[in-house]
Amino acid sequence: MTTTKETRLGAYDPSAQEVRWQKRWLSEDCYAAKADLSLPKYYVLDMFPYPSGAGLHVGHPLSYTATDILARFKRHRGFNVLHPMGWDAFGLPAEQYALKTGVHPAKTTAANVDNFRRQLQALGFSYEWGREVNTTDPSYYRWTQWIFLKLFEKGLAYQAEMPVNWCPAMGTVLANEEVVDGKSEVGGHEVIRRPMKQWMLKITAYADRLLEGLDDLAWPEHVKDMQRNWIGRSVGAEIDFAVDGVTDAAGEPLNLRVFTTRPDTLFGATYMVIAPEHKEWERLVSPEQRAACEDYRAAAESKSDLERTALQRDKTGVPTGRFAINPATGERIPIWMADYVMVGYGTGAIMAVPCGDERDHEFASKFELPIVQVVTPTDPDAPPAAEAAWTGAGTMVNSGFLDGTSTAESKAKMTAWLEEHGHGHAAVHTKLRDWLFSRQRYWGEPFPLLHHEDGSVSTVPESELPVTLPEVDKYEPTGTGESPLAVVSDWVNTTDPVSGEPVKRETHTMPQWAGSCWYYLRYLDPHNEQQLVSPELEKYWMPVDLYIGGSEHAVLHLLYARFWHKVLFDAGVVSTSEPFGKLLNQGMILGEDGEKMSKSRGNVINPDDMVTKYGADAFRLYEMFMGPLTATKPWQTSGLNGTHRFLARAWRLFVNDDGDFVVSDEPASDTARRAWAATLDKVTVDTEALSFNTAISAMMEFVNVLTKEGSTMPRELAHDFAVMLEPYAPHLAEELNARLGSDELLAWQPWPEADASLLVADTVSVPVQVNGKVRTVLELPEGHDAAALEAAGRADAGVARLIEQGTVKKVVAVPGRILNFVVAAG
RNA sequence: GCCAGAGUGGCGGAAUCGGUAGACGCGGCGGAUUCAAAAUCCGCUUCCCGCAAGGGAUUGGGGGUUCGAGUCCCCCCUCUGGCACCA
Repeated sequence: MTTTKETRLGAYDPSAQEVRWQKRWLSEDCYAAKADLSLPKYYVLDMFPYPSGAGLHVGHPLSYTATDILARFKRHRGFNVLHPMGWDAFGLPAEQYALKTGVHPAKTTAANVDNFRRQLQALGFSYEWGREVNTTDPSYYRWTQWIFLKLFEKGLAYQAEMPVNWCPAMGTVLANEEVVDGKSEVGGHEVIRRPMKQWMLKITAYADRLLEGLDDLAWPEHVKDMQRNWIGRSVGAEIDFAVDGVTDAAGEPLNLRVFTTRPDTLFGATYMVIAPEHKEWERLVSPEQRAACEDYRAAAESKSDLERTALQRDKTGVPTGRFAINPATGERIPIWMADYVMVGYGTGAIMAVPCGDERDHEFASKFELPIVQVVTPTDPDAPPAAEAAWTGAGTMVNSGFLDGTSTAESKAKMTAWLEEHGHGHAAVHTKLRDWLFSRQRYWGEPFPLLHHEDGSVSTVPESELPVTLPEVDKYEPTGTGESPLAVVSDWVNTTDPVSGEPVKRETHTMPQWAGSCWYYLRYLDPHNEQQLVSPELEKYWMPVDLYIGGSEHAVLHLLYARFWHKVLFDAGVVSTSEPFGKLLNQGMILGEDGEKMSKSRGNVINPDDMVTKYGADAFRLYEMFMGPLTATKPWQTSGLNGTHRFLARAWRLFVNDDGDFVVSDEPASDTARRAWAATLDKVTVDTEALSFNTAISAMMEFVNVLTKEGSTMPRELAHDFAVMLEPYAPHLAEELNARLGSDELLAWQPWPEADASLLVADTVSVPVQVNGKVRTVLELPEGHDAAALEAAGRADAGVARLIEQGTVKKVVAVPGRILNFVVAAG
């Protein structure tokens, strides 16, 4: 029994140590950023989570561990590090829970936040908890409302009648995020479009700047591409087509305006198409075709978005009975109504050029409309225009004054011609639409807006902020599509602080994106009651140096935040035009079965269980050791055995069988010193490069070298080893540091430097090939020359035997790298 | 369909200014220790042939460049993510 006891005494047991250090870190607030603004700064940020009732899953700590390692590493490297955490706590789950149980969302949220914080602290993350923010805290959303006032003042917020997602079965409006494939995410009920007065933010006014700003960002290319794609900037021309025999409301001849990116192909426009929802459809339809068009409009309206796009590729349409004049050819061409033209893009109408556009070609083929070739393709093997559209470049034909001109040149020429003759002008359109900013929800930021009896809208003065959410008895939707706030008459009916008149409050609330648009700024100065952030602190800390989060936010959150940031920049609140410098998306962690983790599959891993069984340090190491941060990879709990064993072996280098802490005062062996230098060098480089998996494997190799030597840790390396380990396994490192006799916590202790002289080996091994196949490996002194290398190769018996079987045609000798004999048979 | 990324042992992955493929770890097998088990320690572990020495094959598939290709070029296949009639 004694042996068992002894083994247990010396064994690595993280459970007690880890909790002890977590308490100490909290009580000493040792990770707080320094007030000294002359130090070099490093702002490392996680996308803050929505504190769900389910708690953390293993995907959260993946990126949190990565940023924690960086934060800890940078502290050792002499940076003043800001590493905060907070909560994106408005949102639907808490409200839906309130609907079911009557528990106020604030209560649910507070409980979930406590649980999340506890879980994060149990993993030993070095967040500065004194800066914690919560988007649902009135002292926080006061500033969200304040930013809205800025948007409103600048004319970037406006009201418009917009379709919303109305779910008749649930009697409520749903957010876009709650609608999946045209059905409600919860319950799978049908969702229809219904117009309602909404608050919009004019993000389109910033489209060009949001696009240009991407160029200089150190972001993954695919994220930038997604944003570029989302903004979807197209350069072309708007062209007016006179509608034959139709006048507008003012009695003038009616023009049908289209947008095209291919003005060069105007001579090939053989028909036109208007979207079913086109504003002027009534004038553009002949009396004979009116019934058919009305039917078509009704059919289009009932189709879901999905049917109209992905699944319904087969083109449909009806002729309007009207004709327009092609300004280039002077010909009468028919106007059709078809749902392959979208009302929300461009002018809601197109000129159709079947020879140069696949969709137009398909439509023209189906309805037997003329196809006129106006471009000779650059590819001589391209099928004829009657068979397929050619969307590429070429030389113009059948195009009057453009004949013989290239596509690029023709675009400019035609645009100039249009302007000269008053038929059109150059134009730019984007796919990006203005941001629908209001939600018919309780659990969100109230708008600081007052509706007057005359229909005008005024803002709540800054001094009256925040406009807080009222207590309500019921969270049930009103059934009219209005927010639950609409029935709280005490709150809705108030007095205008400026005029003293009775006014009504806006009852819609802001979407969840609002609070997350600027939280990174509040961390800089979270308790400032006078300002959103002090200019001095903002100038010092911004921009964020490293921002890590899920790729699901590649467009929306990151685009909205950039938009608000630019507005704040214009308002002089911030000093940088972009908020986030380097951005990274962590990969997804799949379940052990290789499938996405989900409750229904039953493959969800709870970090708490892992910490209980293996310890927080082993858990952190495993998450980082699984593979590159950005890769998607499956979880394997057995993998934690490996990182736990590594920590146990490291611990055993300091602790003998009796459980005594002992380091060796003997000088370290040459092998140990060299191994240490190589390890420290690699860990330094790899950590800086966020290549955590290879840094960990280097540390493992080092511990294996010492273990194999059978030595205890040499004192000359012991403390430096603890510092190197700290970013990765902070609890064990702190324990080692303390037992080595230090009273100072590791947090800000300097990073050790590798002895460069030990990084150079005396000898190098050089592989010897015969005809490209490795036959042996030579151990040669560092700095040998090509002749010595070749001689050594020829001296090798095995190599010599192979060489003698033929004639040496060539010798490739690269000292220190390779020796290759090219031998011809015979 | 378009855009982006990726295909390497039983598994996670390592190695890309072209130069020893499979570091490190999991799992597995064998051994030590133990009354026994767990834990720990030592050894082996890409595949095929061979008692061995050794030989052959091998980085999704097929071509090519090169003394030499996981890495560069061309064609193809598969997977993942995003967009999806945006004129």
